Amino acid sequence: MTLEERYNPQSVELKWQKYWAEKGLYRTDMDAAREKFYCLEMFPYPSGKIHMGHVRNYAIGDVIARWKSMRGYNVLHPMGWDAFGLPAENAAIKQGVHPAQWTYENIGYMKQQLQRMGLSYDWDREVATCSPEYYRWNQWFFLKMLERNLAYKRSSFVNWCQSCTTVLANEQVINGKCWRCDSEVIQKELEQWFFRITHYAEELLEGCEKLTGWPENVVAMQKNWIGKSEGVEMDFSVDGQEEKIRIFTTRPDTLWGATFVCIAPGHFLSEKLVADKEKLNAVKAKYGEMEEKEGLFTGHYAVNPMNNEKIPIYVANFVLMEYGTGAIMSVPAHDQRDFEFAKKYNLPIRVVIAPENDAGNGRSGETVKSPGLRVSGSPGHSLTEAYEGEGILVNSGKFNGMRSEVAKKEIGIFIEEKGLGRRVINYKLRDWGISRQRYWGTPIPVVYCRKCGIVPVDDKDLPVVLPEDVKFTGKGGSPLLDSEDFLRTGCPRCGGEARRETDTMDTFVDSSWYFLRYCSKKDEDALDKDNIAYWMPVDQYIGGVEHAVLHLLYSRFFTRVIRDIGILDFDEPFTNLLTQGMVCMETLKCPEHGWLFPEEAKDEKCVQCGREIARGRVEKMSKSKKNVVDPDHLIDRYGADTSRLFSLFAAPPEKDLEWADKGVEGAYRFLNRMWGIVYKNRDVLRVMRDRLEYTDSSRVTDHALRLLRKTHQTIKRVSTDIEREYHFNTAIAGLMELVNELSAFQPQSDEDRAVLKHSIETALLLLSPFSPHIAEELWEAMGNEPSIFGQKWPQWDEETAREEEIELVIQVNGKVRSKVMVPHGLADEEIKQRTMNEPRIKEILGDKTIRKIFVVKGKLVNIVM
RNA sequence: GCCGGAGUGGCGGAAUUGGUAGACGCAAGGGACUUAAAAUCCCUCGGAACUUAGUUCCGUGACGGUUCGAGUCCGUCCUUCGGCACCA
Repeated sequence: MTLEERYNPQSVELKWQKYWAEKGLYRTDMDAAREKFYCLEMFPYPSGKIHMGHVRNYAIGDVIARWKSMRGYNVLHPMGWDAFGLPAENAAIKQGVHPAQWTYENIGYMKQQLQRMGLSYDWDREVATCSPEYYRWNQWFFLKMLERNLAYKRSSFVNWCQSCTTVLANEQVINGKCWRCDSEVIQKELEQWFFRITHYAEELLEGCEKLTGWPENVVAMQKNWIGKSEGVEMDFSVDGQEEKIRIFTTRPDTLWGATFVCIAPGHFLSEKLVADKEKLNAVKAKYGEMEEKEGLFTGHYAVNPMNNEKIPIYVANFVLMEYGTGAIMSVPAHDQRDFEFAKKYNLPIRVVIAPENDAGNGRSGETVKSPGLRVSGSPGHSLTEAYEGEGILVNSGKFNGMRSEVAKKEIGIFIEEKGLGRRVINYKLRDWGISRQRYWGTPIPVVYCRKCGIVPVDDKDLPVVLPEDVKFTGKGGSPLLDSEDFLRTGCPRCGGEARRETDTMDTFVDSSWYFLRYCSKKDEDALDKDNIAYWMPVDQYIGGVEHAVLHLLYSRFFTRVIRDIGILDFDEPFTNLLTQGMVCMETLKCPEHGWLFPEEAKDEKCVQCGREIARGRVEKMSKSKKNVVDPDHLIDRYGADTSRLFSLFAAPPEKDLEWADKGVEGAYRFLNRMWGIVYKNRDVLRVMRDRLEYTDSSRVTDHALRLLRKTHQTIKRVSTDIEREYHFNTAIAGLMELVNELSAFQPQSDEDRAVLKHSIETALLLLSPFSPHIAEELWEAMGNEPSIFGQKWPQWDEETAREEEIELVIQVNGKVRSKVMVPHGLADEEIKQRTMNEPRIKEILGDKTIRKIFVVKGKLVNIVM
């Protein structure tokens, strides 16, 4: 074939995309003889177009997949669509398009965009979670979980987004706002379906220890979210009544400092103990508000079982009903919240923990009545805040003098022995509310029968398919409520009339197991055990850190549920996780027109009004701030290879990437140089038949030997940089160095030409995972059979890669004073000798005494005077 | 407040276990080619000083410490970005 003089990314890329598709190069099959590698990128929501975050995410994944494949692994690299969700339904309301049509059109466009990027996906395994073939398995899992009591329905206060008119899970509320539309979330009481994720709380927490291939911050966030705490539960009886208040505390060591008890407004006793319902309702109304602590004295007293002291009972807005027992003992001296409350309501504050260095200074910790907070024994010393640290117990009966860490355990044991309470473990993690009052999701497969109550749909009747003939009015309430055909059904148990559940599932259910679906092809059994056993777990998962809790926690939960159902036999779905940084860009603002797209600014001026623009902070690319680059434009202009290369070169994958148009030009220049080298040498290269035998290097010039050495050094560098933490940016920098040497190289002999050919071919192999099309094109242009991806990853030879001489750095008292070239493997004595013979060093040393000489082999000498 | 990152030239970023700070790229400046421009190629490029072929000093957020030697380890602090936040 003939090679064009000029690099034309468009024609090259389309040519090879077609070739790869026709040959089915990325189709994968199970092969027990080969070691597998499952490389997965988080699948996208089909919003319409891909953005630069996707480009980066998929470029990273593609390099890993192609690289592992060239290293001999049987690589699974699938892609699909997280296709259920609100935007489709909102589009239906606004534009009158059916969500299915809207979604599938978006998928069509985005798929073409991904193909244009030259990604090595096995499209035979593509999934769209909105297809009944997919979501029937959501329903199947639901039924299995119902059987195992892992799915249940209950009434509860839920997070309700008024704009999306649906419920949100705790994980989906961000600073009191909806994670999707950012509008205020209110509390509403509703009947909801839940998944009992708390059943696995301990296991999910313990499993964190096994996540050694995950970023530490993500593991920390998971642990934090599960939020385990150990403490005791014990009953405080209500004075003069039968009732008891069960409290939970992690600080049993402060029990003697409890000066009042608080119960949540929703606590069952609050109604019983408070006579004035109006006042109670006022506190209830303030529940969950963080600005100010509000309380109401019930008029009743509780008895502290440790010292039989009577302490007042309050209803307090800051006490959570959902955590612990909904009631607490308050120790204002040692808990900041209780302290603030005590201050406001003039309650006593009693010190029972003395900071260790203060212990024994006579502070008795006696009760102080006034809110002036004077602690007796230290005149003028008044508490301004609670002391929450560790210390020595005071004023705590027989536990006085004990260290608080010890006392926590001892008092816990004491309480159990006396039958006053028990040691318990609490988690912040709540059950996962999955009901959504929207149309575009998986129907929950149960029916309501007048006789039988809630009845699950039979397995054989799955999937429960979404009806198509529904109206999207946007008036709130699920559109499913209007579909008579859908609603009316028979009871699977008694055959009588029944009504279908109209709630659909949270879309996070869909993404909690999609990685298992990919293990089998479209026409195969969705949960084929052999396929799953072969491919799972995912060896490398790549996605944004925004899913650090939500999706990743749900997936870990689902994996355990499916394990317990008996379909798989491992615990963790993702062995290694890479959370890529955000793609950021500078924001531009016009004083008149507000945020500007990059193309709306020319020469620091707004193209509309000519006013001077302000350059703002570098922020995550977002449509609202208009600091975006359209991947379509980018690929039209530079091609996929350049776009991929730059997004990998500009920063290591886990760090944020600052987009710079000029940087893209640099990547483009580099590929042009590569092209130019092959073009310049095209005739020579095609003639050369085979590679040089390195054993006979006598006729190779020094110049060529250096190139050969550099080539092997580069193989080593690129390989180890990819291997070690996927540092593609330094790998590419290494490749650039090699290409710089290649452009300068002038072959003098046939042997030189053989070296050149070997070196160029190596460069192309090393480049191929990053910029696959150009590598493929130039590989072919050199007279090789396609595809380059059928080739093995090159191996370096240590001997060839080694420098003949090393540059020895000579330091005097730790400062670099000279450098000399020395051969390899000199003995320390010899090195010292040569160092001393350096004129420059002689000059510096003069006749001063040398105290010591440090030699770092192959690198450096430090003379200490 | 708690937990976790990060701070290195004009900029993005290198520096594998404590051993030459600034690889590679961008921008900038100078030169070659060209009628000219673009493209391409070559050179310079942390700061300061001096007796300027070179040499010395300073320099990795700040201040201390350990060490023959610290961007890297330890301590204290500052700034900044994420996450969690009345979870008892």
